[in-house]
Amino acid sequence: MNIYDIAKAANVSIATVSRVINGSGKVSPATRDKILRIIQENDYTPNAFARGLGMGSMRTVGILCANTSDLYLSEAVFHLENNLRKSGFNSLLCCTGYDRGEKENALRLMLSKSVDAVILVGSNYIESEDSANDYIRRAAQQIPVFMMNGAVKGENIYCVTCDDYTVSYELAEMLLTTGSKSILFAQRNNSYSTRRMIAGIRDACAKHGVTFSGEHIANCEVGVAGVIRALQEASRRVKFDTVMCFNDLLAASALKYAQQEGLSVPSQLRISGYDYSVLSLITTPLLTTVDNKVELMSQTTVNVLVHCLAKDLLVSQHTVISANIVKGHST
Amino acid sequence: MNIYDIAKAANVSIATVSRVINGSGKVSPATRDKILRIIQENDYTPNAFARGLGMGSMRTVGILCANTSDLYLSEAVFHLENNLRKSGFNSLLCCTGYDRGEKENALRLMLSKSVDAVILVGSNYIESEDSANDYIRRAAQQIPVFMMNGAVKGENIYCVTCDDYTVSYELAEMLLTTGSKSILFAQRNNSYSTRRMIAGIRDACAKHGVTFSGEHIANCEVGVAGVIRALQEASRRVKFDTVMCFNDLLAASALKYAQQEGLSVPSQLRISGYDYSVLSLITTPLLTTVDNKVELMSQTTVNVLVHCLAKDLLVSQHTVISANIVKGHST
DNA sequence: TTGTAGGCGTTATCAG
DNA sequence: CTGATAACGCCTACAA
Repeated sequence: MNIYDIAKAANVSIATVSRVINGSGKVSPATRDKILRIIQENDYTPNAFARGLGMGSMRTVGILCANTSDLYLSEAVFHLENNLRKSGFNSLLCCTGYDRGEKENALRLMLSKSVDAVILVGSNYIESEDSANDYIRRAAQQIPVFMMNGAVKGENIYCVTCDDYTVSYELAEMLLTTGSKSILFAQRNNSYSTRRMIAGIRDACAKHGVTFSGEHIANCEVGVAGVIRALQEASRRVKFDTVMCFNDLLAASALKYAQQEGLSVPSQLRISGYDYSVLSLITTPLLTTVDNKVELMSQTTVNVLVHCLAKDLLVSQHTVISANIVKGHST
Repeated sequence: MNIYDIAKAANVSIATVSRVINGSGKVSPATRDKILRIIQENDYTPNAFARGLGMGSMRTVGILCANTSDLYLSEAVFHLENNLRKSGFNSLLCCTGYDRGEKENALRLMLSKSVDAVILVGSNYIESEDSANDYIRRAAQQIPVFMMNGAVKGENIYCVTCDDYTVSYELAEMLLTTGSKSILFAQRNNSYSTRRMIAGIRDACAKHGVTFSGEHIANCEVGVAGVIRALQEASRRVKFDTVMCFNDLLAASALKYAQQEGLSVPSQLRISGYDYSVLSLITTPLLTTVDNKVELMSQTTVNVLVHCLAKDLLVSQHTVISANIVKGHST
């Protein structure tokens, strides 16, 4: 069943049918109704590929994220997809993992699917040496690239980030002015956000005359055990009474560490998380965490994307959204 | 840059270029190399839409799930996407929410995108009155429909489910034979899995002469507070020393309830979860939960899909995977 | 081994 | 207001 069949049944040309389908051009009410009825009866749907071919777009955007089973990323994907769909875009998902090569492959794959744009979700798409981000710039030569929670400068690249620096600074300062003497930062792997957070903590510590060096950063492997191990190692290296974590999962794991070591939280060890995820609501004590506004960021990203694809000229290349500290009982 | 440009640059016809691209037919090594080189130089990629048009497929499958920010679903989506990609399929994601109408819309939308198949992830796509599932059967007239964690009988519908009944029976029995006198089941909303789990618990209770009626089912609203409220209400209605939960999030919330009511777990209240999610690893005490093999189920679903689309005749319409009890310290 | 030509289903541009 | 017709870019018989 194609447009020719409909046209034949309605005794009109395919052009008229096309006009009715797309609401473009003038069609007499009589023929319009007739065509609509016939379309209904045969429940005909225009062929998406043919449409894509003709118009050069299927209104699809590629969403790349490292891992949808990450709490933060999965929520981001949820909101992105919802907002995109509201704006008439489909979402082609690709979970790339954290490996550099895989990420590049995935991006290339997306491009070959002729998506209208890609969204890189999460701070893992950005390497610290800027030249390593050229693969993103190269992609941006073909289609607009949007980044959520990561920033790279370049033509046709649009970024929405959270002000990790400031909120981390504030959180560290809050901790330092309420009793913390030494802060350890627990991270999983180096990412754009991580670097911003560390910078915030470093500056807050500097201001308060507290040492914060590379020693004060714990690299945790996957799993609760990995976190515990990393903290144990760190404790042999430096003294700390506070652990600021890259996300709530690390913080929840840090609580386990405290428990295992017999340290009471927050009196002997203070712990903070990040992301304001469901985890922060079910631990005991409740986690002090940071609400980095996933939903708002997702929505903003889609807004920018929609405007950009509509050839609006007023689109900001970098939008920064500020985050809030959420006080729990772990600090 | 299209196939004509490449052909011209290589002094061959488009047919030859096409053959090289698809590795079909015989092409002399010399011309093949030349074409390959030119393709490289111009980094040309075949137009996906044109290809789709000609072949009637873009090798894309639609993944429908209620909400990717659900722990279980997000992990399922992750594994599904990965396995699909390995088999050369792209994933078009659609988070439908839990509303019936929205789910139907989303399914229709997917069909209109000419996906090769759809996967309905999670047990929320199935209504208890079977006729309400006709929308799935209707979709299956156009393309194969795969369900993960839900089952509906019908032509062209393939289901992979977890044996929720048996494992729930076993878990309930284990609890009843180790001290539990009365079980409460905490659920969020009625779904396929829920019904299977309840059946298992009901039968185990019956076997052990323990009452388990509608009274013993608590419907929890969203959020920790919602769970606590539901359990409080239930406690006014019936006596229970054990709460079996539909998933780990409910179980973690139930722990909060116990804490708030001053009930120690497991001595005064025993709590079990479901899904073996990261939550079960970070609560205190660790949750007793059920490993329902998300990864294996996802992989199996994709396997069935691939075989089915390859027109293999030996594909089971319903695959059941068994689950394991994971003992924690909450029971 | 290579080339020609028709078909896939739309949209859009012209005439009428 | 409506119709004919040319793109859109690729695949694949069928010919050579």
